[in-house]
Amino acid sequence: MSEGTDDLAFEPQEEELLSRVAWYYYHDGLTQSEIGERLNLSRIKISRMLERGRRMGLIHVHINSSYGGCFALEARLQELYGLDEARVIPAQDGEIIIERLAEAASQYFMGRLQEAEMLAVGWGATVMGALQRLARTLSYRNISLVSLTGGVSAYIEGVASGRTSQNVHLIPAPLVVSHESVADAIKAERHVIDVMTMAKTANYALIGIGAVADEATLIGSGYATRQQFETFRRQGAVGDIVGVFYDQTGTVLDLPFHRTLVGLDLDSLRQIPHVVAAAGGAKKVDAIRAGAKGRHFNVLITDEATAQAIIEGEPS
Amino acid sequence: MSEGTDDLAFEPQEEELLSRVAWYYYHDGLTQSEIGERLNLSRIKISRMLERGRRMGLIHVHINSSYGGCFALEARLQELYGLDEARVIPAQDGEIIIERLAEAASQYFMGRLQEAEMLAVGWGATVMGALQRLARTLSYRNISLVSLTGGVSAYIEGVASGRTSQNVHLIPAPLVVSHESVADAIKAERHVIDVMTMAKTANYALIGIGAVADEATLIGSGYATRQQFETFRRQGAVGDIVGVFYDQTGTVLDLPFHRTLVGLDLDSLRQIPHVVAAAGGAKKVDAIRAGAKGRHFNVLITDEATAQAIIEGEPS
DNA sequence: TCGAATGAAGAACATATGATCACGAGACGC
DNA sequence: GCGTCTCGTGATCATATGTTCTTCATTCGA
Repeated sequence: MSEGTDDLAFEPQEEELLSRVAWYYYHDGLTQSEIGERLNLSRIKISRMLERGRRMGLIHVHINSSYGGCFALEARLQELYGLDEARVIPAQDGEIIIERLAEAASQYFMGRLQEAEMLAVGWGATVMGALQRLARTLSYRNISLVSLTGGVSAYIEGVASGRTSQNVHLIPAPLVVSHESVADAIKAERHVIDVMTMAKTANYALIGIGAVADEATLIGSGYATRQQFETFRRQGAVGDIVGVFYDQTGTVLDLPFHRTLVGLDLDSLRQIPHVVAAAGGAKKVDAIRAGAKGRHFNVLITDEATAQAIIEGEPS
Repeated sequence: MSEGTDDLAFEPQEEELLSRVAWYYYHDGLTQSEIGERLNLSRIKISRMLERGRRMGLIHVHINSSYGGCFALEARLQELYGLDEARVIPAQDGEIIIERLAEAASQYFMGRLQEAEMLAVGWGATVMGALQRLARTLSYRNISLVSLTGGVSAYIEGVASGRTSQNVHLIPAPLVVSHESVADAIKAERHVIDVMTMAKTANYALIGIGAVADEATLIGSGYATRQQFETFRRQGAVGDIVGVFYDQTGTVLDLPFHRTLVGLDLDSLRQIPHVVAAAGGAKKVDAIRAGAKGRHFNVLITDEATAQAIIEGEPS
């Protein structure tokens, strides 16, 4: 699915040319052939440059509406769970929901993040996708990234694509360790404390929501086992946020697993003024609903079908 | 030229549909026909909706680059005049520069303005064009507009297109009055003071730059006469910002005309943290250069040819 | 030094898109 | 009631765009 990230960035020279082409094309309404003539390049080349520009995020189409598209659902979600904001993107049957959510999330942040702000991020495919799309914006606006949990490798994908490297702060620890005592020791480390403190001061956080399902990223990346998940499920877990599991009402469970996590807990997370959750898919409906009930986030980005399902399951 | 602003806004219902279509088209990469099938609309209709969406600014293509396109020129301008930022958009011979500058300016602000901020604006075609394009962004982000000068009608065009009306504060006075004493009296009025105070507290200002040429908006709209301009020119005026004329070095001239203006003076303007000037065209080269020298603004948005000319005239 | 592999570039084609035209429905004045 | 006018709609066609295939050059390894 992921068509690879290709080259990470352009030569500044290429970027200049590309900007110019994009400007001619999108703002001046010249055709690709006209641009080609003007710049002495073949039409084909222009076409390819534009495609590249779009894929790399240099050219970005913004839909300038307060909502992604589904007004009624958004209003309902906000009302039900006291969210500051909800974004519901139009349905698209059987499609790559993650990519679309990532797009929506990146769009959300493009409109909010300001110069030199700090963005705390969790992990998960959606979050990483959003970060990739945001890469240029982040570097131009001088945004610092900080991870909410340990587990460096889980973040690499989202972080690598920019030359933002100077401003990325990852908690230098695994996401889960073998024993509570180890977690405690790590959390007492100076470098770890520093980053976690930084994360707590962020103005925005972007998180995913995990379902308690076998396809969960947590299992896929080896941080947890199916057996553990089975246990969690028996104890009432319906979802997790940054590795912390909660039940149907959004109440955090008391699991030994949690004590072996390195990362912010949900109470600390809630201190961040704007916690944006991006998640969707049939499997995650319960997890999202419960997370919303528990007020673990205040902005939700999801898709039409999921929003519908969340709301429908409500009267229970 | 101005193809009319058509309807000002959509029905919320139409907007929802349009957002959806735009999302399918631009983010999901469906073809217009596919969208048509899915929504039971003719392909043609989708095509027209998209066009409408683009024209109305619901769909906006953002070129996500720190510069509009001409890196070298931007760097040079910044360096020469100590600007915080310069944006130079690619040349386009003999074209509607104003529209393009307006586009660039709106893009600039879309990336900066944040929720509930206040934007102070001057007048001029470029500024009004930018405001029109920004209309939706302004209303969604709850941006307040405040005028930097009197002359209500000059602002209407830029302000009318949004339903932002609740947040627009215009100085309730003419731009120029017949006599200094009248200006003083007006400037002592409570309502006028209120708005001007508001303007001074804005974080961003968007201004145009006027040339001392017969086509100037000031003359066109009857606020000044050719004779006056001739006089100004003789006294060394090369340009004006919000009606205040300055000479080649950017020093404000001591003209009786200034004392009949109702609006902020350039020293007050300079107190605004981010003063963005958008202007271009052969006639305005000297005016822009001098304005930059006088540090009357700290962000400049112009076009390639003008930037070139500004820089070339420099060694003098 | 040769050959294979990779990537850029263009040609030809298929498809998507937007422009123009023609039609029909309602609005309005007569 | 009738003509006329405007607006929205769909049909047709020219054009713009993207895709696929082929060619060519360049790089890397043997």
